[in-house]
Amino acid sequence: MGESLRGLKRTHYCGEINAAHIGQTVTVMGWVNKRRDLSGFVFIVVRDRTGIVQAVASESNGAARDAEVYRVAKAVRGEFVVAATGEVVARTPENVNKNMPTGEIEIDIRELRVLSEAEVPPFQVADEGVALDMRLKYRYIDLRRPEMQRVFELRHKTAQSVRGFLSENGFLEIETPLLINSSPEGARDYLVPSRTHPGSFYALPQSPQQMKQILMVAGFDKYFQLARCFRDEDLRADRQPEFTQIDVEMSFADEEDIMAAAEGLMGRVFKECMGLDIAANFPRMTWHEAMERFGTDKPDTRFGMELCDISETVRGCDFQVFAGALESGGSVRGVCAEGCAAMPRKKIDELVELARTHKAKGLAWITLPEDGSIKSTISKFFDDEKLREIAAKFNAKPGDLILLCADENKIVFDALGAVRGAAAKWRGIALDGFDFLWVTKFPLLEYSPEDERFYATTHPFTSPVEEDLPLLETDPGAVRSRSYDLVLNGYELGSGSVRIHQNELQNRMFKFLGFTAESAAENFGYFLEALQYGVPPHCGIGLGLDRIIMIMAGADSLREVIAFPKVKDASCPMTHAPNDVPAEQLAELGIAVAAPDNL
RNA sequence: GGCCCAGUAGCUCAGUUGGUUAGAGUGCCGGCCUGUCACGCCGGAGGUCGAGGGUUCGAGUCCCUUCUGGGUCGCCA
Repeated sequence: MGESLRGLKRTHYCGEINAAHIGQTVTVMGWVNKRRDLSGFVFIVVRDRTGIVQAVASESNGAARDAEVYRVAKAVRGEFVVAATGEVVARTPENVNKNMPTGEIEIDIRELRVLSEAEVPPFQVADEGVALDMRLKYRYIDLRRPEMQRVFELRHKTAQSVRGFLSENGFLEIETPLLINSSPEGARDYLVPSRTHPGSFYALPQSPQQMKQILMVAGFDKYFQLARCFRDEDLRADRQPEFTQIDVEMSFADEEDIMAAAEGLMGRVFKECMGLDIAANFPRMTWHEAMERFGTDKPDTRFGMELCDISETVRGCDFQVFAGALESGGSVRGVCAEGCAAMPRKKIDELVELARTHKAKGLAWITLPEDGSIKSTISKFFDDEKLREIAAKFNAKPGDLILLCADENKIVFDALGAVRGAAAKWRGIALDGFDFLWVTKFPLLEYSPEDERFYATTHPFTSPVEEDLPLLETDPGAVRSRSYDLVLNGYELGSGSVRIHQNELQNRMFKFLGFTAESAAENFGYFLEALQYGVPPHCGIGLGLDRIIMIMAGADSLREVIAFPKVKDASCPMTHAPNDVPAEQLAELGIAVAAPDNL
């Protein structure tokens, strides 16, 4: 059993004690990182969030006090919580530990108090490579690891920078409710049953979209919030069901203003949290250009290997796969995997398999070995001269590998975008630095073949590009929106748009999307009503805080930067949420749960 | 929901074509050690080889089913 503090005060954090404290009596409190028991000496390494410091208990001078300290020191075990009071003493030169920031000194313990004993932990705090489910089940131990402590310091600093920058630039931090209405489009909502309205449900916000727009109607002019958002969809390494968004909206402003604000914000964050100066203005490209050049709307622009359209070069060929794709309105494109001519067949097969997961039927390829020859899987249909003509389109050099895909454009883009990334990874291209990019003017509408109708690509309040408006009736898929995504190193950091602030246009959009006056009112009634009382032109953006921190921290999963994340099936390994609730609780809510077999 | 990968000691892993009593490192427990710092040395405990079924004289190893975790496609306004 542990003892109480009984008035004992911590004087210093472990990591901050150094040679300047020699001669002072200090009290540190923390966890036993390591105990090394030698005959006559016990070394105890104490850890707190700032670092570690060595404390020593010796049997040497035989005083009663020392004997007690020695006895306690021998009894402590890993992860016990202790308070150690003692004099900071210099280590002799041969005993200095250069690998330890506090290695010049140690604490000569006068009093050692066990504040809490601990079971043997399931894994060691110092262990590396512990399996993820183990780490998450005992997250409180995992989070004791210095790397994790640094991540959450970084997270805190980032939040502080965001608040600092936006506050200084006139944005007000305003909280919006978590219990809101369910909305019909977009991701699945998490629902919360209402006790006072049995059979009715709140939804947790996927983002505070409508609330923040109403704040603009309310005249707050510039708003921000570090907003928790919820989406009941399947997880990915970079997707959690519950995440935090830097949510921003501003009035009397357009794309240029919000993009400048986001650039300034990221500049401040990277300066303050990473010590890095990033470019004041980020490159921009349209969605169309991003797809044509990289096959994705969130390209990693830290390397080239851009896509190339060779449809015209191969038009009229005998190769049925190419000819067929072109006849049905698709294209033949490829990516030049620089320096990948020596890629083993097995690895190429993996790329083909990758393309297949993106619905491509396969990949053709052309290799240009270092000896200057040219080989291809499609040499039956194309002579060397033609193959070299194709290679020339890619500016391919000896040592390169060209991967070709023919299909409808969407499939070609998806497949080659994925292949481009995988090839770069195989090649071991050093992906250093931080490449920000704006991708603008996404298609306003997306056609759903199943439902045989168009849906809003983002949400139905996004402004169309004015000059594209006449296309709404003739070619809806070609209408572009006044939208912008911020992309960093191939990750979508966030997206935003200029909103519709005119009622007539909003009604026209709703009508096009198949909302009747009644159904629009039912779903967005309060919002549409608000839009009738004087709406400033406004625009905004939501930036994924977790993703920003993940990239800054060099982590490959959001789980590394969220304290208590969910796993693949959206459950929490530590708390076991979600769980069953007592029948009475359900009854009170008027909810009957079907047996799992009947679901 | 589909596909791919993994599951062996508390933890991280090895385990050959199916063949004796399933190993290593680390952690844990005990002993020794007066300057360790990945302390060292000696000893010890610790296993439903994820679960179930099958093939076989014999299964950690092969087959089927299933569970768990990871990745990914669908999905993610």
